[in-house]
Amino acid sequence: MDSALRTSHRPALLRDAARLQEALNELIRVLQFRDRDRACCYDLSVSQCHALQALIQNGPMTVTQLGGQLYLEKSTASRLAKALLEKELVRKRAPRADGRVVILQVTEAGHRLARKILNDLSEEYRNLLEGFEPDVRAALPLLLDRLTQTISTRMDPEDLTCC
Amino acid sequence: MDSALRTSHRPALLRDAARLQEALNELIRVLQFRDRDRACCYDLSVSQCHALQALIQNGPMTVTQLGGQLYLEKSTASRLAKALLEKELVRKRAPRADGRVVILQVTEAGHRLARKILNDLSEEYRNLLEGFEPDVRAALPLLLDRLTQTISTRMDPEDLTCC
DNA sequence: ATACAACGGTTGGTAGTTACAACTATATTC
DNA sequence: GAATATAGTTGTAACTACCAACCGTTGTAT
Repeated sequence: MDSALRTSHRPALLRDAARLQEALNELIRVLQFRDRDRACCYDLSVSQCHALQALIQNGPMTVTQLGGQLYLEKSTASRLAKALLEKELVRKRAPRADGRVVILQVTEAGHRLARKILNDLSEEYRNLLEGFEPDVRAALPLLLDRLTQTISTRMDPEDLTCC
Repeated sequence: MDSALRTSHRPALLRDAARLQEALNELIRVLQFRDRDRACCYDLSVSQCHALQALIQNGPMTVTQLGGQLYLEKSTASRLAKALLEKELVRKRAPRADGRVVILQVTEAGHRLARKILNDLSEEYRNLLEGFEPDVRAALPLLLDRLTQTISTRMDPEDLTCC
C-alpha cells in the first residue's frame, strides 16, 4: 500500500527522517515529564539521579569523567558531586598519585537508594513491556542503544558548541 | 546462546526491562545535550522550539492545550507563549465565543523558522538513518511512537504528582 | 438578577539545571 | 625553578519549571 511514496528511495528516507524526528521529540518530552514527576519521590533531583546511576553503572570515577558520562560541563558535574556528597550517597575515595583528582565512589546508602529506584522503575518497565511482543521486547533496548550510539558519535567529532 | 537466561520467561522480561531503562536513560541524556547545543543556532530556547513545533503539528490552540501537549503547567505554557509572541513567531487569534481563551497561531515568520529548523534536523536524521537497514529505518519511528504512547498513557490515569 | 463557583490566563516567587569565566591547587615540562 | 597544563571549585547568568495568588470571564444556583 501507499505505493506512490515507496516508488523511489529518497522520499522514503526523508519521510522516515521526519517521522523519527517527531517521534524522538515526543519521547523526550514524555520522559522528561515522567522523570520530573518521579524524582521527588526519592529526595533526589533528576540530574542527581542520573549521576548516581552513572556512577554505579561505570564504577568510581573523577568529577570530569562523570561530566563526560552525562554530557555535562565539569562545573556542573562538580556541583552534582557536591550534592551527592552532602546527601552521603557518594564519598571521596582516598586520593592517590594525583593530588588534584577526586574519585567519587557510591556509598552503601547510595547503592541502597539506587537499587530502590531501579526496582521501582524496572517494575514499571516490566509492566510496560508486557504489552509488547517478546521479540520486540528484546529488540527495543538494542535498537535504542544503537540509535543513541549513532547520535552521540555524530556529535562528538565536531564538538563545536554552536551550528 | 545464553540458554541459562532464556529458559524461563521471567528473567528475560526483567532483563529486557532493565536494559530498556538504561537505554532510555542514555538516550534522553544524549538528546538533551544535542538540543541544548542546537537551540542557540536559532535564537530560540529548547522549550520554545518544542512549543513552536507543537503549534505547527497540532494547529492553533489555547495556552492550556499547549501546556497539555508539552506536559507543562499552564503558567509555564503561558510564559512560553509570551516569549513566542514577543518574537512574533506566534500571534493571538481574534478571540471568539469565550472571552477568556487565547488562541495561539503560528505566524508566517514562525513557519519559516520552524521549516528551517526541521530541514536542518531532518538532514541530520537522514544521514543518521543511512546507517540503518531500510526496514529498521521504517520501523524505528513506529516503535518509538508506540513506546511513547505506552509510557504516556501509563502516567495519565493516575495523574498523581508524586509517588 | 445577583452572588458565587469554575475556568483560562497571567504574574510573583522559588528551586533546579546548566554553561562560561575566573580562580585555586596540584602536576608536568623545560 | 618558572611556565604551562590539568582537576576541581566558585561566581554569575540564563533557562526550565512548579506552585500559589491573582484577575477577568463564564456558567450556575438561588
